[in-house]
Amino acid sequence: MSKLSDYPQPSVTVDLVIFTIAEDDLKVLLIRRGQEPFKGRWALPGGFVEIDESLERAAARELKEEVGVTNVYLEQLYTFGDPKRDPRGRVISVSYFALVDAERQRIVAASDAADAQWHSVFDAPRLAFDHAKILDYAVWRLRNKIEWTTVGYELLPKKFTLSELQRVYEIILQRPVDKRNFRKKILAQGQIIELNETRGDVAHRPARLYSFRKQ
Amino acid sequence: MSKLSDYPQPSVTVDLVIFTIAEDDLKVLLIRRGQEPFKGRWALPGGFVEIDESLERAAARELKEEVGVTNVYLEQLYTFGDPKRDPRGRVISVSYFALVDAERQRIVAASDAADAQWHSVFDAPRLAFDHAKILDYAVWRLRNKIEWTTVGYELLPKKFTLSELQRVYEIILQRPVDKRNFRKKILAQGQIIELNETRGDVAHRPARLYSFRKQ
DNA sequence: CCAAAAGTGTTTCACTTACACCCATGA
DNA sequence: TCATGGGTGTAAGTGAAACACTTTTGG
Repeated sequence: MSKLSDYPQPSVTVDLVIFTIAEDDLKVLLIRRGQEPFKGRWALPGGFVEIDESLERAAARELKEEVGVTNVYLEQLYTFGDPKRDPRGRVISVSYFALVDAERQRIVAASDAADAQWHSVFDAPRLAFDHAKILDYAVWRLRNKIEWTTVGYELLPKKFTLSELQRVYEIILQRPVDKRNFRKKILAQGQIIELNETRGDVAHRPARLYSFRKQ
Repeated sequence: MSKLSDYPQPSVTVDLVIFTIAEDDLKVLLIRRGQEPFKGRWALPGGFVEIDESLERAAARELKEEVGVTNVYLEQLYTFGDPKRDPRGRVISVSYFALVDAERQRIVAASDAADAQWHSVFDAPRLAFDHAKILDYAVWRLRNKIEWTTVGYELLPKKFTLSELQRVYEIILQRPVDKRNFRKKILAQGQIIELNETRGDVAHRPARLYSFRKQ
């Protein structure tokens, strides 16, 4: 191995797949590109990694800059490095996915420039670069993840009903889920606690609220 | 987004966790570093990504250069990008893991410079950089992987006995595996075919050979 | 008393685990 | 005939899936 500078250095970006649940649908935040290449095309938010920040930190910074939220679920997905993926030159993209809950999502909506918008994941526009591939992969990972872990809670406000949680699963998996089996499975995980509150004033039996047990 | 060159650019390397089974143990290929930093310390093989090659291709090239094998199982693991992980400067490492079967491994042994050696994964020396973390992660992934998929075959020669395959599982998982249940599970996967050959001339009933059904 | 969603148990089926003996061969 | 690893089946237990009715509330 020689000096670092002997080697031509690619640019490194992080690209974010930011998911939320809204309007009974799984949404991803997209940015309309203002310049070439792919001017006018929708793209995943992202940006260059600063020379002195970690990848995770770069992802968190982008999240804050572009969306205005902090402290959300963030996980590295995969690194895409095809030499031709960016026509401007060699750009390696480390992709992350983030889950933004319904509460924080309102902040995002407020900060929405005309060029940033939530789009249905299942009816997304054509994307710039190889971002369609990244999005597909993120959806695949999210689906696996909610089956084996408890990340689903990250998409809901602090207090939620089991029906709301079930709906999140149905939206992500795009298939109906059995109510009784779902409740059994979720409760058996021991990750959520029953609150002494209900979501009241509805024209039917009010639903009990639950909360995620942190850590 | 501005011009690419406006941004200070990190170096990007690929680091390889190359596994094989030998001497009834899971081994990883390590290189003894000839220069600072970490001179004399063992490290994962790796190198810089060329400006016009994909990450996967860079990994395959390293594999060929350092180990002399091609066409082996190769999978991207994770990208490590802590700003301080390399004292020389900002180096982002895209890690891959590779599985080298017993046949090809002999080629490796032949090409072994004094500075490249197979080490037991479970009794590895202190590693340079953050390579211990990378190795741990690779072992974790390999363990998960063999439980859900059929990558185990990648560590064996084309023809193998079920006992040999079982031993691979036991070595990787570091726990005994029930013979009858193992055989049931493997055969049920429908991925291997029974050959009309046995491993003969042993002082006991000869074992039937099997072969992996490609694709 | 009606409409609407909340809440609740049991049976079936598939899959995993535990477990012990006979078989084929070379020496 | 002995030593050695190869090869085989069954029963019990665990977890997933299917499935329908009663409860609570507001209007």
